[in-house]
Amino acid sequence: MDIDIKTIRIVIIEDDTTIREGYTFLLGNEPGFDICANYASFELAEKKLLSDSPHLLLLDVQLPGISGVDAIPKIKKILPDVQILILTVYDSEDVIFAALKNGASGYLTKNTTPDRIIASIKEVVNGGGAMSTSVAKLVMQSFQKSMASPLTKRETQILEGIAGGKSRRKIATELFIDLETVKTHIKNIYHKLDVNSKDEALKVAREGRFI
Amino acid sequence: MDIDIKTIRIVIIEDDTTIREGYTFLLGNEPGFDICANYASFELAEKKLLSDSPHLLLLDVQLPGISGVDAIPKIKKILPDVQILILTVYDSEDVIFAALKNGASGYLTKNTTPDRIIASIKEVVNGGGAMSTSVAKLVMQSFQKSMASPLTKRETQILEGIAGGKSRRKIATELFIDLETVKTHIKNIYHKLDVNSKDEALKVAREGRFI
DNA sequence: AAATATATCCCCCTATTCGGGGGATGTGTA
DNA sequence: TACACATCCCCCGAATAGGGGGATATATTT
Repeated sequence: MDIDIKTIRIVIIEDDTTIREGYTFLLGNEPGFDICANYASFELAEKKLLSDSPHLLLLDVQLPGISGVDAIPKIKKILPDVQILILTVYDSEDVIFAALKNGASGYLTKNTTPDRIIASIKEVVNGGGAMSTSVAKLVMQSFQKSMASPLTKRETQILEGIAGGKSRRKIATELFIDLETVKTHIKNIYHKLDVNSKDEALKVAREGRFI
Repeated sequence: MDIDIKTIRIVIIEDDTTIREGYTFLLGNEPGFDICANYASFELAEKKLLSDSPHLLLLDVQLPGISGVDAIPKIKKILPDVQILILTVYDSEDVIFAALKNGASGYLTKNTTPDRIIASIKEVVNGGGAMSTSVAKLVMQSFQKSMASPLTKRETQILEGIAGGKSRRKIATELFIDLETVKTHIKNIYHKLDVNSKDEALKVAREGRFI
């Protein structure tokens, strides 16, 4: 469970000077941590990342120029094996999911305690994931769905089939019912959701978390 | 950031007697924690849950009879506001995602330290989420995708549109390109993936994690 | 007992989408 | 100079989507 790298090389990209210096000092004093460099923007870091060759990169989301989220794929291109830990005040669902999709190894909000940050860095370097409790909450909520859906079980089932890009005929086959039955259900779904197309139905259903 | 409930009432459902008693002792000694009861299966707990009225439920996955994952919705029906923290040796992707979908507030693997368990309980009761690092890793991997995709960026973009159930025309409109261009891309995608239908293409692409 | 919700199936119709075939053009990159 | 990529054009037939009108049987609720 302990790190098998002697020293964890860390680069910090954070535009706020106070925070950047704060983290540099804080983490630099941690045994086994080596802050190779810190930068105020991705553009400033870009050419030097390769020679810095960090194991882990602490990245802010709100950066001047290219955003932290958009910087992730560019960083991965330069350093394919670097672990990226997002450390930011932004905890909007979109930003978090975008960061995770782009390949972030962790997402910490800035109310995280120094101890937890240090622990998270070690966890990430050891191949684990790291999330703030607020982020974990959002992620778990994204897995949950429905509640008070106006749709019946069968209707939900069929709408989920549609959401999966399946044709009515395919849905009919998979559910062992007639195509006409599927059509009727879809008509009822459209009426209940007050829409008149596949796309609208999916939009409404997703917003209401029926599916 | 501190709990505003005087005492956290906890129920433990875990079939292994040693582990169950261990947690009961361990958590029972924590100030502010009250272990109302512990049970070896969901069936044994079922009728007593209401009178126990716990704030949080520690749940094992592998239980005799009904599994922990399947028990979640039943528990939520009895106690809609209870927080459920999964504490188990099982860290398979399917089980984890099923638990989260069913409404678990946290998922801890059993190598979690007592300190971390206690911290997680407090976090969950305070409305946060809790995940082991290994679980967080899996969750984040599920957000990431692709690698060595035979598809170009544009082709991937279009295939993702198809995966979203969008029509070719809608994709064309959204990407500000002609319908014919979309058709050409789709033809190229089918050739690259060696398929000849939407469904096959999606199947292959999902298996290869292109999308 | 009557009303309602749910699920199943049937007919009609038109407009759109899908899959496959053939091509062309411009822009980059190797 | 090739080659990959992205864009656009034509042809065709079969399938799908959307909307209209119904019917029937089983539950559940009132």
